[in-house]
Order: sequence, then structure tokens, then C-alpha cells
Amino acid sequence: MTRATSRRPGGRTARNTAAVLEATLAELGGSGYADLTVERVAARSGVHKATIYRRWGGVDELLAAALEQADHDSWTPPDTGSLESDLRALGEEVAAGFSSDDEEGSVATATIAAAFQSPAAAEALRAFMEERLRRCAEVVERAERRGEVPEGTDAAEVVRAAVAPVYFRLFISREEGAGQAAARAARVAAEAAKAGEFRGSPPGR
Amino acid sequence: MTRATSRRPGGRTARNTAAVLEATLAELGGSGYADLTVERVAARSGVHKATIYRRWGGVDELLAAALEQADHDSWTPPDTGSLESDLRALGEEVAAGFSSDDEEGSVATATIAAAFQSPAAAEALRAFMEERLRRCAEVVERAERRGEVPEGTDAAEVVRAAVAPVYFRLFISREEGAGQAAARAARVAAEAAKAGEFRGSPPGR
DNA sequence: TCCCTAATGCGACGGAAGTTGCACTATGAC
DNA sequence: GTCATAGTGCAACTTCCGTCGCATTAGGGA
Repeated sequence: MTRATSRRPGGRTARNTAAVLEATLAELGGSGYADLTVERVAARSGVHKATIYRRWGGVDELLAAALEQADHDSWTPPDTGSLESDLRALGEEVAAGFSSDDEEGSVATATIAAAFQSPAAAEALRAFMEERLRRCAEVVERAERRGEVPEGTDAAEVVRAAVAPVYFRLFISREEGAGQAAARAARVAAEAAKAGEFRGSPPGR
Repeated sequence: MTRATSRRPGGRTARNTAAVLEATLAELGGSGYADLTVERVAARSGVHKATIYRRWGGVDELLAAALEQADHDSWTPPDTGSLESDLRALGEEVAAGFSSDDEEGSVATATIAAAFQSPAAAEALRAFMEERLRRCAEVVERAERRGEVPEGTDAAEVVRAAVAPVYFRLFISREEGAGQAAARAARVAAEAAKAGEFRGSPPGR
């Protein structure tokens, strides 16, 4: 959508967009968010910095665009046979993804950081997480079809309960053991879901 | 501890420390983390910027020192009579504290943001949250004494389960309704604790 | 193929962030 | 009281970030 309003979406513009976003991801993976700068992205991509400032506006918007791109991937939640183990796999995936230094984890971590400083990044993160939660609903819906959980279970809320403790340890309390936390959170969330604690939409909806 | 290694902890040095940290908090409350800069703190506090750079090193370390100071406050967890309502009050306090623009919430939010960029800030945040979790254990211990939850319940883990979804909505998924989420998370955590799901230390300890 | 102009490249500029050397002040030991 | 020096103030300096005006290039309609 970045170029939806453009009058010349083809050729060089498209090439520049690709080069810049790719360079952004590479810089993130290499140096992290703290050292992410427009000048470095410009140098790596071969696109002039003035162009980047004009088209995106700054580092945070650049990051938002990169995340938006990542949003269009083909990720699907795990399917292991039971709600609890699906949730556990999900949580462990989160813990592993953010802990590792691979590109995907770096982008996500950087965006969480950037969201504190830029409305554009915050919005990009919100949209990304919304989409992820939407896809994760599948996990709960399968459980519902299996009869594991009652009908009308708020799928997103179950997933939130399962993964929130992992994120909490990673970025809020900054503790070790996010991976182990996934198992317990998954169990608690699954049990609560079976007991019908997550039935119906939350009050504020 | 900032001045523990100093050879001249008294007089002007102490006054400067107080003035700088107070100015840091004031700047945070007024303009937020994104606009927090050493120069502005220097101007507000009346301490020269070179001094601040020499003593702390940068904005993030400044913030870490301010949080460390806040760590020594007299905060205690709510005591409402039951585990679930205590946890709910706790979660709502978190949601309200971070949403509001008061000074305390600003410092905590800013530190979470700074923790992504500076090891010093990350460590300060970790220590702060550790202390908060330690104080919150009281809530679960009271419930244990009342017989609400089985003996040997991992208090910190119960609290994490109760507040993590609130933090998740605030800073990760960036959704609305963090306050409402507190109620459901508190209920789920309390029920799980009663069922003994949080008995014993987690595996990775 | 031609041509208008959107998009980019380029270099210079203003300003803010952070550093450094030097002089001075005030602390705390004696 | 005196004195060595830790700590601070000051100002100049170096980078780096972001912006701007203008020249140049290339997309895409004719």
C-alpha cells in the first residue's frame, strides 16, 4: 500500500522499495534496532538517503513498512493434535523466535521497540499482531471441533493467555526461562478454556 | 549504588544527582521517552551536560538510575480479601498506571522502551520487576494462609499469569481493553492456582 | 518514438548530540 | 586552617542526522 497512491509504481521505484526494505531487514539482523539508521540503510541499499527520507520519513516508518511486508508471509500456527500442545508449541515458537538472532526475530523485536517511539510503528505492530492472533484462532477452533473446549470460546483470548507470559518474561520482566514458561502457560490456558472460562466475548467489546 | 564507588559522595555531588534524576523524571512526565535528551535534562537541572555524560553515560543509563530510585518506594500490593479480586486489582492498577500520564507510569513505560536499547536499562527494569514480583507474592501467600490455594504454590508465577495479558495488550498487541483483560486474566489465574496448576517451582529453576 | 513530469540523485546547509582539553571549585582528609 | 584532587563548569570541536534547492534521470501516456 506504500505505493498505492504513487503515480509511478513501476520500474525504478519498485526496485528501490525492494532494495531499501531488504537493506532495512539486513541492517536489523546485523546490528539491531539501536543502530538502525537511515544513512546506513541508504548506503547498503544504494538508494540516496534523501529519497528514503522523502518516501518513508524516518527509521520508524521504514521499520513499519518492513513489518507490513513480513505480515504477508505464509505462517500458520502449529497443529499437533491437542489444544495444550498446540499452545505450548506456539509459545515455544515465540520464545525461540525472539531469542534467536535470525532476521524474523530481529524485525519483530525491533518493531516492539519502535512502537514505543513512533505511532506508525505502533500501528504496524498492532496490525501484525492482530493478523497473527487471527491466524492462531485456528488452533482453538480445531479444539472446538474436537470437543475439547465449549462452543463460543473466545479464541484470541485463549491464545493471548498462552503467549502473554512468554512475552512478559522476554520484554517486561526480562527474566530467563521464557521457553519453560510456555509449557505452564499453555497448560493453564488450555485448562481454563476447557472449563469455559473463555466463553463469550470479553465485556469491553 | 551509583555513587557507591565515588570518593566524594557528599555535598555538591549528591545535590547534582538529586537534581538530575528529578529533572529526568520531570522531563519524562512532560514530554515522554522519545523526547528525553541529556541536553534537556541538563538545562532543567542546571547541571552541565558534560557532567551528566561523564557520570551516567547517556539517556538510557540516566533512566536506569531514575528507575532504580523508584524501586525504593513503599508500594504494596492490594489487599481486598480474595485472591481473584487482589489479582484483578493488581492488573487494573497496571493498566491504569501505564495508561495514565502520571510520572510513575511514564518512568516505567520509558524504561521498558529503553531496555530494548541499553543493557543498563534492561538490567534496571529486570531488577525493578523482580522486586515488584517479590512484593506481589504477598497476595498469593495470604491466599495460601486462607486456604484458597494449595501449599507450595509458585506465587510469582500466579502473578505473572494474572498481569502478563495486561502488559501483552499494552505493549505487544497494542490493543484496547487492557483494563477489561485484567478481570479475565485474574479469574483464570486464580482458578488455576486453586486447582494447583502453579504448585512447585517451574522446571527451569 | 517523443515528451511531460514524477521520482531520484546530489551536495550543501542548519542543528543537535556527544566528546575533549582546560580551568576552576569545593570536598574531605590531614 | 591547609591542601591535594575529585568533581564540575565551560567552550570549542567533531560527527551525525535530517532538510532543502536544484539538476538529472527514467516511467509511462501520447
